[in-house]
This record gives sequence, C-alpha cells and structure tokens, in this order.
Amino acid sequence: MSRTTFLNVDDTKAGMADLDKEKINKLIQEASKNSKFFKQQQRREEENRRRIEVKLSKIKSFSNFQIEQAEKSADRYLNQLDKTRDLSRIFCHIDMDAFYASVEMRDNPTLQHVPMAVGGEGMLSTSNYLARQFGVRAAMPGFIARHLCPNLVIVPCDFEKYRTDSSKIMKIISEYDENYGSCGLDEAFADLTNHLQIRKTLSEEQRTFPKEENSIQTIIFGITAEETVQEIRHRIYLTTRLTASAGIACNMRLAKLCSDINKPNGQYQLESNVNIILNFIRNLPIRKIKGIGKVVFLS
DNA sequence: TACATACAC
DNA sequence: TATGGTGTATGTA
Repeated sequence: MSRTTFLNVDDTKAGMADLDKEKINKLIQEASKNSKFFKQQQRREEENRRRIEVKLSKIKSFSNFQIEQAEKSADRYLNQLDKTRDLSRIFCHIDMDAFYASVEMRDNPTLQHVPMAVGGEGMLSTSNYLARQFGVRAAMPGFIARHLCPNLVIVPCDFEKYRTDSSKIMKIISEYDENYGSCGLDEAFADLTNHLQIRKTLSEEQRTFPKEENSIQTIIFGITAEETVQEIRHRIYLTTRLTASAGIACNMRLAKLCSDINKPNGQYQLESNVNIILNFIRNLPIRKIKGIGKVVFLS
C-alpha cells in the first residue's frame, strides 16, 4: 500500500495502467486547493526545488579531474560489491492483494462488485481494484476519493480482523522458513533455500493439498521454487479465501520487485543469472527502487 | 548529537 | 470543511 501525494495520482502500482491521469489529477487539485495541507505541500515543493538547484550548480562546478576521481572510486566500490554477489539463495516475497479491502469483500459479498475503500473520511488505507479504476488509492483522504468516485463505499478499518488473517498467513509462510520476516500485515519475505533442499526428500503426499476447501480433488505441487510458491499461495487461499501475489529471486529486494509484476493473484520468478538480473534492473523505473520516493526522484 | 525530512506500510 | 500513525534511515545544523 503506497502513498498518493497531493498533486498527482500515484500510477506506479497495479490497477492504474489505463487511467485518465490528467482528469484525475485535475479533480484532486480541485478538491485540494485552498486547504492548509495543500499550501504546506507547495511550500515544501518550493524548498525542494531550491535544494535541487543548489545541487545542480555544485555539480556544474566540478572539474573533469574531480569527476574522473569520483568515477574511479565508484568503480572500485562496484568491483568490491561484484565479489560479494550471491546468487545461490532463493527468496520469495509474498504480497496480499489489496489486503484490507479483500478481507472486507470476503466478509461482505455485497461489497464485491462496487468500488470500495477501507479507512476513514480523513484517510483511506486501501481500495479495491474497482475503486482504483477511478484513481482511488491508499493514503488518499476519503473526501477527495469521493470527488473521484461519488459511488465509493468506505468501510472502516477493522485491524483486529486483519491481524487474525495475517497471523494465519504468516503461520503458513513460517512452515517454509522459520526465520521469515513480515513487513506490515500484508507482506512477508521468506528464504526458501533450505526448504527447497528438504523438499526434494518430501513425499508426494506431503506436497498434496485439496483443490478447494472440503474437496476430494487435490493438487500435487512439484519441487521447484515456482511450484513451492504456488503451493504457498494456494494454501493461503484455502485458509483465508484471499489471494496473494509473489516474487521469487536471489535476494529480498529483487523478490519484492518481482511480486509486483503479475499482481494481482500472480507470481514472477527472476532467474538467478547475472546478465538477466542486470538487464532486469536496467529496465526498472528508478521510482521502483526502495528509498527513491517522490522527492529523491525529482532530484 | 539532536532535530528534520523522506520513505514505506 | 477536510490529508493518519508508526517505525526506520538519512541528511543537516
């Protein structure tokens, strides 16, 4: 669940590809202007522009010699990092699809075919995919969301309920990596390397799960990382009736990037091959990298 | 070191 | 009419 800032709709997340961004941004501006918040943001933007100017003029003042030295030292550092590169492990990142919204839709089917969001009038936590079509997103105030989507249904947060589902999900993940790490209620990382070794010795029965809850039909999952993650997602669905997306790669950051690719209810594996990985990173929009937000992106 | 800012969920 | 709460990392005085 990411942040939408006051001026522009954040189109970097799933479900926002074909929106009329110009129209949405205009509506957001219309609803925001004259507010204290808006003026505060404008002041900060101005301050940031000034800081970027200072940086640029500093960059211009560097001599060719200084630039060469800096490049050399960067290369030395990169060389060092190259040596520490480890492609031998396999991580996965599990990311629940529109988590709070999905829980509410599961528990109240009348919400399933309407644009809805979870949160308060002051601030929304997340929205379902139908609402995202209107530009309604996490971290957007409810009253602005209503400008974008007058029929929006807003459901209050019920963290107790989300925590219950979350702990069921985390329990499943822990069976694949006892040292898994969670990130909020709807995300987790697991290092599957050890499990994949052990998995080779598991019987077919141990890799078999019912197709549906209480169904006699079953699915047998194979021993690859891809199939292991399918198994995890399937088990999460069996237990919670919620869908998850997942990414598989040789480290956590790459796995996280991969979980976004086939969202919702999909997964993507990045091959552990240096050239493939470098190519993947090269083609990445810079905003997708952890730590690069709106402000750093502009500078 | 303290305080502010940016970022993520 | 109106824009959260919490934690971490990083930059700056």
